[in-house]
Amino acid sequence: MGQVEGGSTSASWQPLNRSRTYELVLDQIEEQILSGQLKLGDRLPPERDLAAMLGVSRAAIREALRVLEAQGVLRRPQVGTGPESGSVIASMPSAGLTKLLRVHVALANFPLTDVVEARAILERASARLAAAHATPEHLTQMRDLLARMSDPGISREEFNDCDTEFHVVVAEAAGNRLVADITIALRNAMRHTLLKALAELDDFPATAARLCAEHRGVYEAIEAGDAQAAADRVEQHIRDFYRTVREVND
Amino acid sequence: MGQVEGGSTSASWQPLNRSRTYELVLDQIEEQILSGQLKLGDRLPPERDLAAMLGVSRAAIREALRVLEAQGVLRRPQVGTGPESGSVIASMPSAGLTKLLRVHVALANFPLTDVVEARAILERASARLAAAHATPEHLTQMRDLLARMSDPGISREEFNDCDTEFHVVVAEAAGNRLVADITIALRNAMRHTLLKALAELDDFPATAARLCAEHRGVYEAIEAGDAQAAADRVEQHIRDFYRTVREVND
DNA sequence: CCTGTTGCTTGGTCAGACCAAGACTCGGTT
DNA sequence: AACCGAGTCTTGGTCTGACCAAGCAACAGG
Repeated sequence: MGQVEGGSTSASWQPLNRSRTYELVLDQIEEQILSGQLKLGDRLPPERDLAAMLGVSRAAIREALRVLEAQGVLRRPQVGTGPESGSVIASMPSAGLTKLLRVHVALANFPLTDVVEARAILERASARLAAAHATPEHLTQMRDLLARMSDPGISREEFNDCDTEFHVVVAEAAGNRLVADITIALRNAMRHTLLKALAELDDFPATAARLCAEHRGVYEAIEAGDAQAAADRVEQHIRDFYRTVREVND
Repeated sequence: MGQVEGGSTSASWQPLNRSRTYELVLDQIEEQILSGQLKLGDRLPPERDLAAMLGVSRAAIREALRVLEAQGVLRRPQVGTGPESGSVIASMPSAGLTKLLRVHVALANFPLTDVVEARAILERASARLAAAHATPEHLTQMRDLLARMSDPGISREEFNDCDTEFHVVVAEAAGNRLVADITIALRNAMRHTLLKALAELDDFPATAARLCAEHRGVYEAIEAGDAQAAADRVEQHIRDFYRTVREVND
């Protein structure tokens, strides 16, 4: 980052490392995507053909395809012949984002406070937009999730998943796919941390009830179209939640 | 996304596709990172040893390592023996993020308006925080970039790179690594689009002068510690800029 | 016409080989 | 004893060729 990439952001050229074959393959495929020659749903040629066309080994092709797969750009539905065989250009950005953020959070490159701050920023904005744009379907989804979270017998894991899903629905109601995907990825990246914190809570039912009430407050503000209240409440909720998490972890 | 992963966010299990060897390798390595056994700067065993330890072929190991490399988790400084040989756990989240976002933006999963909105949200918050936390070093960097952008003979490419760098410095001045990296990635992902737009401008010097003035306004607000003005000006600047881009592209 | 078998396509995986770059070792030279 | 150079070892980079399993397709037999 700062030390490694900071300089290259403006005007330092790549140190000409580009020798690895798989990177050249990757570049070619990405170029086709960038230029629009490869669109969503298109099928890539078979690995063997691709290898022959580019004059490299299948291993090099496979390494490039793995990367695209990890980025959520490629899907491998099945092997063999048929219309659904081979590699297909897909679109699963949040899957790739989630994996990437999770490992980097684990590496402690992104301290918890940064993640909290980022969530507060993004979800504040989402809540504000959701108050203006939420459809009845979104509101129904939120109500369903609230109902499930209110069940006293709910497990911690299911509670956490409903919590996540609620925030995702808010982000989707805001109508911005990118922000929603980043929100999903951030929340998923924290899943283990949060579950561990929930597991160590002394009084889970009380905390669950509190979180539930906070969610309900957010929902009511969105339903009422009160953007300011929705934004304030969701930010407060996120900061409160992580205060609890920190207390447990210390 | 919605259709593919939406359901899996809460309570749908993976369809048990997990059979590919390289995914198992990936899981093992990620688990070691998640559990803290592998930390930043640690070296991985040689590929051949890893293959022997896990009982798989070297190809499988290599595919897993490629993925980690693309995520910015692994660095391959050099081959051969010596203290710097082999794969090293690194930390270049924005590199991985940039590649991921760029290709997904190209696939039109993220429309331009979503990216603009996301940038407005994030950079508004960054500017606000920067007004409170910016160090003299950050301010000096911003001044230098402003000076370079004000040069009438500057090329469009260099202008764009300075523009990007300015926004990155603001994000870094805000003190949130994660938000800064997402900002960098978003800006880098748009690099080609923006350059194309700049190239087609009828009156580049006039636009450059206007953008320069807007940047200066942001800088002055941050230097003065005026969080509200900094936030408003940066948001206005981003929205103005993309209005210009859209006009050119249509 | 229906059905079962056979073969082809395609990704998944492995084994083994060679190369290049850089570090290490060790003996010969000054 | 200090220095230097050739050979060796390690390690990633790459390729070749092979086999497997799954599924479609075409053909042959009833």
